Amino acid sequence: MYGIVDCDNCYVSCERVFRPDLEGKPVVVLSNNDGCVVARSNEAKALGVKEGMPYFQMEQQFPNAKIAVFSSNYELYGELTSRVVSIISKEAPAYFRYSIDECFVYLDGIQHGTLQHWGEHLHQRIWRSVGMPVSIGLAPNKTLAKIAAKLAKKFEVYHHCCLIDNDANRIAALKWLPVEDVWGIGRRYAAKLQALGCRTAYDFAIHHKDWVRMTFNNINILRTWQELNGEDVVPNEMMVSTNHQLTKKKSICTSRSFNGMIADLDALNTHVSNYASRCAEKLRKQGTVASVVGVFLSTNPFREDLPQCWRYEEKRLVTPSSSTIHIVKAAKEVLKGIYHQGYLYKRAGVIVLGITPDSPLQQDLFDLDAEHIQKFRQLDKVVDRINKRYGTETLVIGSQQYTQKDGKHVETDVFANAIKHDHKSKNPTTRWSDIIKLK
DNA sequence: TCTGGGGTCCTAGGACCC
DNA sequence: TCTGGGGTCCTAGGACCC
Repeated sequence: MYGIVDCDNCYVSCERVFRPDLEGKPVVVLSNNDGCVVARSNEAKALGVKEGMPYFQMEQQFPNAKIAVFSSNYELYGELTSRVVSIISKEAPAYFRYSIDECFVYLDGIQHGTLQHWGEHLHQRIWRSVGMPVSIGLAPNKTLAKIAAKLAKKFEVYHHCCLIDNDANRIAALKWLPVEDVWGIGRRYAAKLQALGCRTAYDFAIHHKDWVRMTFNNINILRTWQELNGEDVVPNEMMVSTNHQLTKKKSICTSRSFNGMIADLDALNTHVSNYASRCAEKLRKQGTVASVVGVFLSTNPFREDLPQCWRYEEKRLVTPSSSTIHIVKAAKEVLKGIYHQGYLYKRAGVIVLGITPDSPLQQDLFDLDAEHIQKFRQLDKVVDRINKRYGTETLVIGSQQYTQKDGKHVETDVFANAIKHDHKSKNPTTRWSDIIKLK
């Protein structure tokens, strides 16, 4: 049996941990730049606030509703959800952290008859010690477990934990679930299935296997179909008792929308330098180097009155690297190539690819920079230590600094300076954990 | 005025190898 | 008239997830 533990309205619940007065009231959390609604309390959902709705539209549409609004505070959400995972790790034989707010568990070794009790107990323990409400789904495979969790979230009779362990309740669940809500069926497949007459998960599940093969010619949706019918075939991640931090990323992207629009190459350079620097940090943090640095640049697609463009190019590094100086230099070169005057840009990003472990580093015979590699590694090590000790962006390279027209430097808090976060909550846990780390 | 930011995997087709 | 039979690797595009 598998389980999925899913935090209810995760970001909203995190904010409520420190604002218990908001219990029972409509609350939303916004994306970066206070752009879109990314999390809603049940009360906000009941009011009709839609997922992904732009914040300004929400204000227009609900001028009189008293909705509590928070800018996103990812340090806080990371800290609280890690505490949830830490409890799960003590209660489950094995687990896999699937996303910031979801964790799969393996229930080998837990008596079948006690599964419901196990789930309800876990919910209680997480609620009491972290203050995070979770919903738990238990089933013979991960697809059905996800469905069970939806039921647990929706109907109070389950006491936050729903168990699908026989054909009767499996079929009842499938008949209840719209096909577009099945894990693994996205917008495209849902549209196709609906056009073919499948309204619920059940309508899809009762088709013949060969029909699924012929219609989609895709292994993933076939596996989804098999799991709806009770098989356990979706591959498991390295689920042992390990944290997903240990599985290294194969691509890393840092991108932001700007607060306003940018025409000028110098200003774009500063932003791209910061994203590149962040990518290099992420590479070092997981002990890897990258061999390709990509940059993309785009205008604001919502401004149909303005000329539009979307550009992406990448550059291969002669020697794979995680050095801030190397990655930033490469990113700036790519940017220079894709930048065209005459557009108002809204968003940029840096992607690093071709990621490999940093230990047996392949050096190129003709790379003139090769001799600097050891020096740069030492430098990055020191910079990382200082930034960890005194806060991110304590030490940055010159091109990361935002400058004013007269050439004077402005604040070095580069990300905060560039992004609108008008409703950000204080960060009680981060300070506290910093103190612990320093000790 | 204002519209997020990350990731993964699969498939088809082309280049190239013997 | 008729033109083999395997492979691998890379890339672009499309699908999905949170």
